[in-house]
Amino acid sequence: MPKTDPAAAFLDAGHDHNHCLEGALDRAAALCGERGVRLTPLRRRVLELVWGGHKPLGAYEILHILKAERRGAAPPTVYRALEFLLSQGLVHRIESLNSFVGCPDPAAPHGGQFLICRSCGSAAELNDNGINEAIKKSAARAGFAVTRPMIEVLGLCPHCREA
Amino acid sequence: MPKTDPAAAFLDAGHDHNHCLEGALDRAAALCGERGVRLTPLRRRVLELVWGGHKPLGAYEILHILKAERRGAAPPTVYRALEFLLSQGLVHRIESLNSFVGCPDPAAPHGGQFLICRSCGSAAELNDNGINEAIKKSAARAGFAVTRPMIEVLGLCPHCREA
DNA sequence: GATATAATGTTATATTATATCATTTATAAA
DNA sequence: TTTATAAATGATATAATATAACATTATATC
Repeated sequence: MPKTDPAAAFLDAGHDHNHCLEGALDRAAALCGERGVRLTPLRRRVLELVWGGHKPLGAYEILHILKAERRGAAPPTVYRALEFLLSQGLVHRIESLNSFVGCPDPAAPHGGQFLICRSCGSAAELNDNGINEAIKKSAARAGFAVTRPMIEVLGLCPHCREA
Repeated sequence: MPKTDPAAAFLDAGHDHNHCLEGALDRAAALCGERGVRLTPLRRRVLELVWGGHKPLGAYEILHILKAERRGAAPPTVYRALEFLLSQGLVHRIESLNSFVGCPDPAAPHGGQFLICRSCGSAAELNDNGINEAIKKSAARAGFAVTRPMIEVLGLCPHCREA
């Protein structure tokens, strides 16, 4: 029985990604509806591409795909769509990779916590309150008021450890 | 009595930065000596510039300064020096800012933990074991083997909170 | 339908980073 | 103390990532 829960850390290679993707797109549409913002076809398409896998995608990788399907796609085409998706919490930016990945839980705003596999490049989002608490505590000790914590952990995912 | 300990989180505006800087340079020289690697004048100068403040510096900011003092300084001049300094743990790269900051504790290899002030731009390095443990624990639960954890926390430093 | 606003198209350029090959400087061997 | 070797730097070009600015088109509101 394959895992299909997008919140699970690292998914089986054979997980039902179509389900995963459709779920993400449906949630995005619903959320944008509630919020009165427009998930236009372009934005939806970029979101779809970012959700194409669980591997973060660079802006120019997205652009390369878009160019094949839209006449005159250019960097701003992609960056503007990404800006919207980021502002709605639908995607996260992975700073250490200059790339973007879909957020499995866009309804609740949160800083990113990622486990990034240095072998296969896949990234899994965590939402571990223990980490957030440890950070807040340490920051408070320094008199620092946290706005947005960012955690990007490089390592080996379960699949690549075995291999 | 101003703080002069470079390991302290956010230093007083009036802390003795010359002392701070000289300490860092001395430690760097000693460490490179022990390790049999060469802290050349160029590398030392770049380290000095990065330690010029507690505010992360971009590669092209460094280059701008170098150009005024070395004929023909170019991007590789800076990036190669930074690469060396990074490899020796003498500086860290702040991914979310594309910039570089001196490491107060270069002897012990460690991933970076930074508190970054969104008002004044200063960055303070932490080395909080609680955070590392929380990350390792959460990663282990996902079957993920940590290579290098990276934490960059955006917020307000004590001085900017007051103001 | 007219108007205002938001989104996208288009072109240009800024910013960050690396590749490549030539030259110089430092280390080590003879 | 040359000579060979390796390491570091100089120099030029270009790749990769990101934004600015203005024109046009689509959508929402009146």
